[in-house]
Amino acid sequence: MNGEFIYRETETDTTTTSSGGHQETCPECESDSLVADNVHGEVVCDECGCVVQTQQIDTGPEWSAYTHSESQEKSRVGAPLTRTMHDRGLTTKIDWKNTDAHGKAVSDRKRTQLRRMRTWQERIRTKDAGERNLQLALAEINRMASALGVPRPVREVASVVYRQALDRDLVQGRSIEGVATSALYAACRKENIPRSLDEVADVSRVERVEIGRTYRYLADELELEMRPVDPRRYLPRFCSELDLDEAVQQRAAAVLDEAADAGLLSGKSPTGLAGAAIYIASLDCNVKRTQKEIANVAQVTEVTIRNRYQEQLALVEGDGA
DNA sequence: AAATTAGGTTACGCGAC
DNA sequence: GTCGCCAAACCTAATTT
Repeated sequence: MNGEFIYRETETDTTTTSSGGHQETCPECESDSLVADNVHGEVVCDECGCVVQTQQIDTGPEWSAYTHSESQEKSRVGAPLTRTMHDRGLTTKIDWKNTDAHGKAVSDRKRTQLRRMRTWQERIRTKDAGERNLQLALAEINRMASALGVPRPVREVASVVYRQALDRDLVQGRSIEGVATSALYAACRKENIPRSLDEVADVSRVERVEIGRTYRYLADELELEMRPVDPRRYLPRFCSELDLDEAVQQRAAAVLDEAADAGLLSGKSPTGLAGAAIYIASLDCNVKRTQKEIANVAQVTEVTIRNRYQEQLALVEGDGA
């Protein structure tokens, strides 16, 4: 039995008292529908509303858990776990044979009962497998998110994406880590806290190409509707890494705006575009950084910076700035 | 440092099977 | 589903300005 179930009846929940309690019927109306209110510590009669017993002990946990992993972490009860078994020894198996412990055939009534039990047991077991899978993935997502320094909301989104993938059986045949990484990458883009595929790959245990593949697959199947990253999103981070002030950043954003109007952004790597814009801006503002320096933080080559830079420069000069 | 050039690599979309 | 191919973007590396 999983300890979780015990805690489901706390907080605002009201549940009927167990038969082991002191009082089973209401002294006023003789009704037996007594209800324990664990929040207020009272036992009340559901029929007439009178309070039968006060100072009830709240048998629920003194902590609150909002997620599955949290409750796993905080709970101090439950069966001992072992990682050596695929289900950590928690679930029950029900044999398929319709015989009792002595090998005798069982009655029809028992047979249907057994069938129902098997069905539900299977449902519970597989659901649990999903939960375990999820826990692994979430741990991995958290680790990578920390390494990348992305804020909490991104992790939340990544978790949601992963859950969806799990629900729709998209993880089958793929590594948990691969899907987890892809979910995180997708979450970054969705939340507009862009990290390039390379950066994500650096903190992942999965190859870059697989992340890309899985990501596309997820985006497709889950209809995540991902649009290309706006290069402007990279400006704050890059500028800060290059020790450039706000003015340069604004100038770079203006350059990118123009480039966007001219339809220059399509198909190019956003980091390269951002880098080139920063290069132009740094020249404009007399705080020049070399192409090499910029190429470094943007994680593209100088050549790419150069190419984008030439394109964008033609624009900016073109309208006589 | 920046520009130019050449040649290699990669992921992507597409159609054929 | 995957195989083969193509075109575009990028990369590496060498050379010149």
